[in-house]
Amino acid sequence: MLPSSSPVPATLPPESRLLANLNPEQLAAVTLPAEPALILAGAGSGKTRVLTTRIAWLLQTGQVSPGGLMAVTFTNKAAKEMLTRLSAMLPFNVRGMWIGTFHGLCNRFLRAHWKQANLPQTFQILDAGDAVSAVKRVIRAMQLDEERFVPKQVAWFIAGAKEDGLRPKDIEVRDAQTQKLAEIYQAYEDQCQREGVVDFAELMLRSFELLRDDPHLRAHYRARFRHILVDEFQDTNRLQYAWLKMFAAMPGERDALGETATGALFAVGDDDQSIYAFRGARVGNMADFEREYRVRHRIKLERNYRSFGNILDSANALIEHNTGRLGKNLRTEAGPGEPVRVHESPSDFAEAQWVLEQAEQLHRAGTARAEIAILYRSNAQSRVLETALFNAGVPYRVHGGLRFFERAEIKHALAYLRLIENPDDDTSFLRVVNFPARGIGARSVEQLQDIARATGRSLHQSVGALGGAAGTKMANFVRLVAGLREDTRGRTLREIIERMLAASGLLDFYRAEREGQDRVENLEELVNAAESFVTVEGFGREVVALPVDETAGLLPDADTGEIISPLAAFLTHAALEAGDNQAQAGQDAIQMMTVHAAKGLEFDAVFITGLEESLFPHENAAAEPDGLEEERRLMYVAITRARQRLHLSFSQTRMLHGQTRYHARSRFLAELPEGALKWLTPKEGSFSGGFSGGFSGGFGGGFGRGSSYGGGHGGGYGGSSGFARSAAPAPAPAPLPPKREPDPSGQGLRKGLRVFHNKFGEGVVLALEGSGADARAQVSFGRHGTKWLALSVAKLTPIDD
DNA sequence: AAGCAACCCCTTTTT
DNA sequence: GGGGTTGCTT
Repeated sequence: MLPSSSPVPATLPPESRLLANLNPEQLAAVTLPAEPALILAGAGSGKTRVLTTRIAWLLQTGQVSPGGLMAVTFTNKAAKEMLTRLSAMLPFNVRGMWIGTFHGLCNRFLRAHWKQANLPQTFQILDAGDAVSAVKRVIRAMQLDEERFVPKQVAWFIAGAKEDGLRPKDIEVRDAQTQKLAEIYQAYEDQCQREGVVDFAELMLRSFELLRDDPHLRAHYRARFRHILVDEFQDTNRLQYAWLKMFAAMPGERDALGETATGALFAVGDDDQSIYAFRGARVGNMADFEREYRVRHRIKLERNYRSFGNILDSANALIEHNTGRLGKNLRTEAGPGEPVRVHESPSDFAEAQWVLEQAEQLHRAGTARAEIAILYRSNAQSRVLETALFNAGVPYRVHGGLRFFERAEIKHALAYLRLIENPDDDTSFLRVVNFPARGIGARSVEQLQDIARATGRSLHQSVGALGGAAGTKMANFVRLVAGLREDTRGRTLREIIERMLAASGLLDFYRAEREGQDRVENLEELVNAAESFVTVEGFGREVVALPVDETAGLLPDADTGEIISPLAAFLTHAALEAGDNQAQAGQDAIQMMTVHAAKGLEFDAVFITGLEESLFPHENAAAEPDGLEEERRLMYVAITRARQRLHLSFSQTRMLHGQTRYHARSRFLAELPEGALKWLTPKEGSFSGGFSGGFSGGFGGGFGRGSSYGGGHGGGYGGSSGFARSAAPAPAPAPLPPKREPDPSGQGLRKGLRVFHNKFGEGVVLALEGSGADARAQVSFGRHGTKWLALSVAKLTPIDD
């Protein structure tokens, strides 16, 4: 038995309205037959629109039911965006659909098949930081040198191996070092298994292996998902592509149910925007896909609705310098627009000052600050820029850095919650066993770990064997967690968290701390997050735009139909979506971020700073041709973020690692078309030859030397501003989803009825909610407790009294 | 257990 | 240069 699909809705918008305003290429892509297809979607070409419209069109024309398609993205944001747009296009709840991130969908899959995947039902997800601490524990337990086996690097190695589909036994042992690494990997795997936790890569690998090794399960899913749509396909790694292959049969492939129709894998991507090779992404997957699936439909989306001509000309000319491209050229009907402005500064400090002044000038001329982005290659560059903005009192927002669920106080709180769910989660146990301080020293913890190691049990299970005063304190801690578990059973998420915060002493601890105000506020924010989570989650409520992974946790178990607890769902959410990083979101502030972080975003005005050799392209990447090409793609991504105005900036000197460094201007500047540029400082600058001579005279003097240099088109302000934006595709007006009458009596159930469940035995129906595929019943089973069951899966037989 | 000095790193990193 | 962590000292 498997999760079933939702019914097809009664009313849909007419096909003509769905397809209106698509350009010919977009239309062709949207209406392709159910066959493998590769869409080369240039920056700003309406990629998301094609994806969502295709989904809507497939549903509208009855080619597929909502449960029969899957759409995969990389980020929660992209998945959310897709769901939001879809719910505006379709008159029904998109919630049950398999639309989400790779990891979110894997989680959903493993929650439904936890037994077959050899996982505990309450398995927890380790984020990157958790994984490093877990690796560290393994290395210590093996008494290895942490200098030689740096936990972070080992964690990277393990993740890399998993993303290549390799288990410890598959690691090719070339030397003593890899031998040991494979051993650590094995021990780490054992530890995770023992503790009931999985890391990000494990989510993927475990679900891939389950499908690979179970032909019937694979056949089931292949028969179910008639259409599989993938966003940002150029960023997929080996494992992700292999995972997709499990869901979409290749031409001529047979499976347990006989010959399968070739899976309609609809891949959307842009090889020119592949910027994650360093993390294992494999652009080659695009070519492999075309070959292996004998792709007959390849469509290029080259019409750009975002940027003016000069900006696109720059992007096109730059990327021409790369080899082995699939070939694509962006074009626009928006006219050339403003020239791309290039500026040289004597120092990074002066550069920051210039950017600040230009940005503020734009703001005074009417551009919202939130529509101005300052981009840089590496995070270290943000500080001098931040300082300039801060001193000028200009509001700004730095993207990246610590995110909500990664904050220490939040991780502590989550650790308590995870222990409530799964006491064997040793990572969480160690995090909070002595936090807030309970007089449990490091030595006692080590003793406990020794016992646990010797007996092969979790720390929590080993506490009883620890004697002495330390043993008593530990036992108190275990009792605290157990008490919380008892105390919070059946309570709302809000109550659970509030009780935990009080009973654990976390809140008191931070209240007493001098600098703890922010942390207290964050903990309060956690309660709020839980509250809104529940509201969105709320059984039976209409939901229009729904955060993706939040649905995942509530999928019913494949065997019993049991729905996991809101707490478990919340913990999954916390692990899979780290949350945003800034409280000041919403304010009109200048946006600052790395180029990587800017991918997928767009702004009226963009500043690309630090365009210097060894910075951008970065010195570590420039050595290899592949590295240089990726840097160039990175520059391409940066350029194509701009709608109306683009500023390129570089500096003669820069403080780096505590030293003043002198860099030549980036080679990328020379790869841009002269006609699209306007040099605000002399193109052949007085310092371009190096850093000798009248260097000091350059400070300050090089400033505001006016715009009379260079030349090309002037172009004038105003007039055309806003054009690019209004020409961009807008989502169709949102028809409100019709309210559906709850019909929970699908199985002839009613409140108070006594029922029988194959696994849980006799029970009494306490409540009924939702309808159709969403219908749920709350049943009290006595010995097995009270459970929410999905009626589409759970078999409940009424018992006559 | 807290506070401070010493030490280390320093590209990007969606999940 | 600076931020974060570690470990030593009180």
